[in-house]
Amino acid sequence: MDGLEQKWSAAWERDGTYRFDREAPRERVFAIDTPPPTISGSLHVGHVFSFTHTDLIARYRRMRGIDVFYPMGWDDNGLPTERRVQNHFGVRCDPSIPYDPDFTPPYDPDFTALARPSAEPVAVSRPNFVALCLQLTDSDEKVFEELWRTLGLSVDWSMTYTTIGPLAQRISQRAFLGLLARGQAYQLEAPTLWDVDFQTAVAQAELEDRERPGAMHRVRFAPAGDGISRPEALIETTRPELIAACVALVAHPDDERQRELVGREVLTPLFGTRVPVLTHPLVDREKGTGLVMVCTFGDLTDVLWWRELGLPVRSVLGPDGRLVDVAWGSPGWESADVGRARSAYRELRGRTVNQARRSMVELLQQSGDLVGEPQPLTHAVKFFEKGERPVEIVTSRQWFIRTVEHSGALIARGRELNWHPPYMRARFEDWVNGLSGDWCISRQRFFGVPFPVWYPVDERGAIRYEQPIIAHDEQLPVDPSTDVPHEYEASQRGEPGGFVGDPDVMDTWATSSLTPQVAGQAGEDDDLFARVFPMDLRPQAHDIIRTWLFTTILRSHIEYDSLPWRNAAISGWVLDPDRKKMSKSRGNVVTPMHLLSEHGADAARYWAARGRPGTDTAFDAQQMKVGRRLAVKLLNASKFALSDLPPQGEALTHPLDRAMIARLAAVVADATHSFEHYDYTRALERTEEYFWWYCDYYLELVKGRRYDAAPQAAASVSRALALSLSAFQRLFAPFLPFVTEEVWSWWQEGSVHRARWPDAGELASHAHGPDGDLPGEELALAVAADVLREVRKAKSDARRPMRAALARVVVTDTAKRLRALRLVSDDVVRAGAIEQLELLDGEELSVQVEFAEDAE
RNA sequence: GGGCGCGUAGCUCAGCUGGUCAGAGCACCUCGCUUACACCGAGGGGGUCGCCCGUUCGAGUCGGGCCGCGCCCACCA
Repeated sequence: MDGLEQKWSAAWERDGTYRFDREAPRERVFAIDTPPPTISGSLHVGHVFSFTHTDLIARYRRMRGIDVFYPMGWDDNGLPTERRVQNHFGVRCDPSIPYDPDFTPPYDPDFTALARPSAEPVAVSRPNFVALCLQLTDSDEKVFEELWRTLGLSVDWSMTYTTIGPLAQRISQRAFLGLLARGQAYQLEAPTLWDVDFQTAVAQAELEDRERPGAMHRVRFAPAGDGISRPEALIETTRPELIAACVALVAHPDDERQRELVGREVLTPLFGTRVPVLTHPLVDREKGTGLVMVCTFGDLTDVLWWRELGLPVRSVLGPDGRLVDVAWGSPGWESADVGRARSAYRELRGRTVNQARRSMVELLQQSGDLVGEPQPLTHAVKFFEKGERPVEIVTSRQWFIRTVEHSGALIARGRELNWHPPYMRARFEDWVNGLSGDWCISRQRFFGVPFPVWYPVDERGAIRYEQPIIAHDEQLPVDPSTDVPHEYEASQRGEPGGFVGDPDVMDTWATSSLTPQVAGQAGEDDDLFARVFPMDLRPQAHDIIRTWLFTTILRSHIEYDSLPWRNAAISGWVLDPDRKKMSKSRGNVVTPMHLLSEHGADAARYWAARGRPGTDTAFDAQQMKVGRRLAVKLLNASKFALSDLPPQGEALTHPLDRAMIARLAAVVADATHSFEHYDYTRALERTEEYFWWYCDYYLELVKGRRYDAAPQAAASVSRALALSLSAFQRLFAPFLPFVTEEVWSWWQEGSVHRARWPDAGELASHAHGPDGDLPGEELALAVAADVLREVRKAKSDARRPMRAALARVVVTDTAKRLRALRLVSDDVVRAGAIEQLELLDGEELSVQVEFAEDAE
């Protein structure tokens, strides 16, 4: 077993075994939209798991005579790479710094961060930073490729793409410009989800909830004006630091308790800002006091109320997550007591959200506006999935792709798609139904695909965002921070009457949503694209249905009015043996290379293949040992069957051989049907189950005949062994590509992975000999196996070796089963070392044995 | 709060349209170095199929209701 990975992966590369035929017509192509792994993430045993699943399907289709389009992509774009580069090289990007062609990073890459762990990061220009990103991703990609080759993925390595490469950038930018021309992309100054540490906009799809401790504060709002008798308003909030940003209070329209307040105005505590009390049906009467403070902006509901109730913006939070300076008394910041507002706000200004919250609680306690003590609670807070602090909502200019208006159509697309397993569609529909806004695709980051636009700078130096200067197609890909639009000179950058480049880059999903176009080279090689698109299969894990799967469908729907692929095969996750999700922070990650070298690629693939589509699977080294045993068994069984083979006959003359082949035909039919429905696990189970049975019973039953019997009977065994071995080797080929290729090479021409998938009908025709009585013969095989088992049991009970000879064996069974047994009794006698076999009519099977009094 | 999935031997799981379905592998125990295989082979013990109703001649298998676990989503003030 050892060394097969190196031997055969080199051979496959040399022979182009998995090369895609670019001349293949569309109907003979099976195109796979491979997930480009995030190569800055750590290699994970989950990669082995899900990529094996895809490879199983690819190998099956290829053996069905289909040309499989199976490229590999690397997702090197985006924040994970930036973060890794920062840590790895000890740098941070500062776009205001000019490019330094002689720059060398403070850390020697070969020594990683260990060289100077505590050093301050060095600021570098954007081009230098991007160069470091490219340097690092290049080495990361080599590590991944090495793993994939060792694992035996049957990808065509001549078609590799990256999500940051020129091809992806060109396609991504061209697609963006297409959306812009059709009004499907737009920019807007609007409240945006914002990560204060990365200082970038993030998308709804990149959010996750985390449970965090907090506190509920009951706060009094005084009535505005002089009406002493008017009621005061009580609200409850977890975010008192945003009271300065309060623009309204809202109650449910039917809430009797608030009836007196609604329509009046109240004053914010400390700041004395007049805010109206309004109604909105979304308010939950049961929650808190039934009265909610609306701030610009505390959460997404605030945004909704702000929009629907036509409220003003009063923003206190800066992009760095600190409270900005506010000119109390100026328009929009009117106060009943400007001096008091100023002195209160002085305690908050420049503070982080958490600091400001603590200060605010003290201030409210001093002023008496806090009712009772803050009540500690644990609540879910939204985080950017890669972030450290809760997301905030700040107003900024961002690019969006229209999403919400396509919701209905996207649901319909989801129903058009074949989901494997089918219930995964529910997650997609949940997500589409829950969309709360269009997709924000701009990020205030550096390592990504830039927006291919510039903006004119008018004579007064103002940037005219509403009149973007569009890059010409032949310029793509462009980097507007260094490239110059056609109508301008480089010297005009940033000058009045000149231009500026759009400073942002696209969300990584804005490019990843185009993987079918990138892999198929849309707009670059239209002949290729027409042969592969729409693709056949999108394999991916269930956690990125809302991102990758959703956005890919959206882009394809808008651009081509079609699905990007016909099938989506959803993999589960790998859990650790305690059923916890594996993660670096838990320290429960198993590194895949170690796994492959310890157990072998076939064994690891076996374990992966036992994970059904969509099902989370616990990591289980024991299963890999089982897989290795299966591989070894196939090796040994093949060795037995193929060594010193008597001459093959043309036909299967022996009933036992025919029956075995008939069963095999049924297994082939089952495995084929399962694979057609993406149920590779079932295909493996059925094949494996029958293969062990075949080794334990059939091979034992025919062993004697193969060595000793008359030429014609032996010729039938030879023929049966050749047929069955060939079929087993091909059935196992998708799962155990290395060992099957090895055993195939012993006696066949070419690669097993280019061999034709076994045909159930053809096998069955071998089983129907001229005088074949199929039902009777299949029963014969079953009864023979039963008798053999009973004989073994008797020997085991008597603590005798299996080779111990039996002087006399009496088999009692029904007449029908005995009739069947007679057809094959010669093999049973040899396999059991039986000297005299007697058959006795009875009700059910029972076997009596007498041991021969031999030399023992 | 809504949705989805899962609860079958100590462990990991098969059981497709209801009637040899009570199974497999691992683990455990016993035996056996038999000319494919000791990286092995043969045999064995072990479960009221989460709980309660119902449909049916008959239910792990269908319907309803609970309980537990996991995941996804949510307008979490």
